[in-house]
Amino acid sequence: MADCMVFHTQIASIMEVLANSAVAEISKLVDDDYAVFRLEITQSQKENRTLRRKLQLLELKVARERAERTMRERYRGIARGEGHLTGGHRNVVKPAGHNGWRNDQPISIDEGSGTSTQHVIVIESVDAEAAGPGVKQERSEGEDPRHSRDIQIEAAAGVAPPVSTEDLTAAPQARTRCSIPEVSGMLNAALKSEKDAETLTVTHRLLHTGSDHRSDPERLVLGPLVCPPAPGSDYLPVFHQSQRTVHSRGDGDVLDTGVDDLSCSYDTEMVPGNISLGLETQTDLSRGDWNRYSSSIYPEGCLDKKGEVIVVDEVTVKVEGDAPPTWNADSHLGDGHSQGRDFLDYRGSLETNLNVTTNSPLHAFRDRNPVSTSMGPSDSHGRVHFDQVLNSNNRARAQAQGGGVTSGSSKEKRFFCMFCNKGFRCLQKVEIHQRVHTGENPFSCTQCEKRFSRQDQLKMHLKVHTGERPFVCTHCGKRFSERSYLRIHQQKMHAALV
DNA sequence: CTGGGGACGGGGCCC
DNA sequence: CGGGCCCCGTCCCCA
Repeated sequence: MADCMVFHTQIASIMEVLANSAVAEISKLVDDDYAVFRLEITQSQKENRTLRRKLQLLELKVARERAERTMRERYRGIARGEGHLTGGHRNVVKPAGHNGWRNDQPISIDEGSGTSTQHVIVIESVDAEAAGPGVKQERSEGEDPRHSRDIQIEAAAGVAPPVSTEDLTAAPQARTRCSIPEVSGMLNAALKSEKDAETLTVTHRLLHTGSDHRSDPERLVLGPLVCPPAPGSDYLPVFHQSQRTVHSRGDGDVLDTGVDDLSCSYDTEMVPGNISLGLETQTDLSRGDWNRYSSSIYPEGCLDKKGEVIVVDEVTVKVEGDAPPTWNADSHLGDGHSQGRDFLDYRGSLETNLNVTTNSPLHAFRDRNPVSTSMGPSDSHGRVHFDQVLNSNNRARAQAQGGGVTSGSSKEKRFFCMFCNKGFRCLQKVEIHQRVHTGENPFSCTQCEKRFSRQDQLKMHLKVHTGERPFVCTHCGKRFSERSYLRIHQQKMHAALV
């Protein structure tokens, strides 16, 4: 019996040893395989990045060539005094002499091909003195910590205009300055940093206008320009984006910064009677656009900003100005009619408010987990939603400032669009609303290339593809995809019967 | 000119 | 309070 027990004990110990060894072996195999897979994944990611960079470089080259060509053509046109109309704009007519923009000539780049472009257009702001009393040169003296980043805008009131240095095409007009971004260099820098420390330096170029933007018509009278605009002269608000560092994601994949894919076309064609600012912010996330003129909400009283840096490619232009980069409540956009049918309207509004200065909303960002659902924002490549970041930051900031955002009743509109000052009760609402201004359309249709700023809009749009028409007219049997269509239809039928 | 359809923005409700 | 969803109104395009 004792022998039997000993035998069993020995068997058990042997089994245990065998089991342990098996586990160890399996673990080793798993570890080895994991290491191999990890290596392969890493290599694949590196290859992807390399290819992406090459693609971006190519796109940048194309964009730059196009920009140069466009600018040359434009200047030719201007030299000939040709008007250049880029399609009608329905809501703004700007008197010929009322030029609030600096008369630098913008660069118009066709984004139709979807190639990445970087447009850096520096528009010199009107001299304060020349602007006359109608132009209010405001500037907050206190530095808003929100804008203490390396973003500085300046309305050049008597200050040397922002110098967009490199690749400056000689402009035929005095005080006309155009800058085609030296994208390649910037990209290289970015790539280098990316390689070095998995960090990507991104230069955002969102050109901001440089001065006051009141809609007051008096403000539009900015005094004589040094160079009167030709009929086809172009004026452009100088947006800018700031340089920022993007850290790689934890999975080893670097954020697709789209550093070269700033498909922002700041095409401004300002023609008296037919104004199209052409400020296209194509936030094609799928192409890695970083030029999203992202916005931020702000609690009241946080509009001031001082000293921004206009980043012109690798050239950071720091200008000192007096105009506050603020969207004022009484601006054109703030009249509660920011219906903003599309961004063109916004452009028009910008043009109406010739002295527009915007807050640079690109303050910070965070990485964000990709959303892979078709209904989700199409930032499935790790793009960044600046607006959300900004809003988050602003909210935190506001709270830190004494609960400005959080105070008040729930019915109170405590979140304000930084573009039009429109108030919203909910943070998300203002985030969505600001897409009206930013042009951000994070929701893309999987059936077509259409993009939408809101998920429900995409959902509604999908009915076009699915043919879903759940709303049926009880009288004629007609089917409609939306209830409002049915209602309108029934109203008309009722009116016809009556 | 009219109606249908699509797009889009705001507001409200519900969870 | 935020997110999702829905409704509504409006504008625009097109047949």
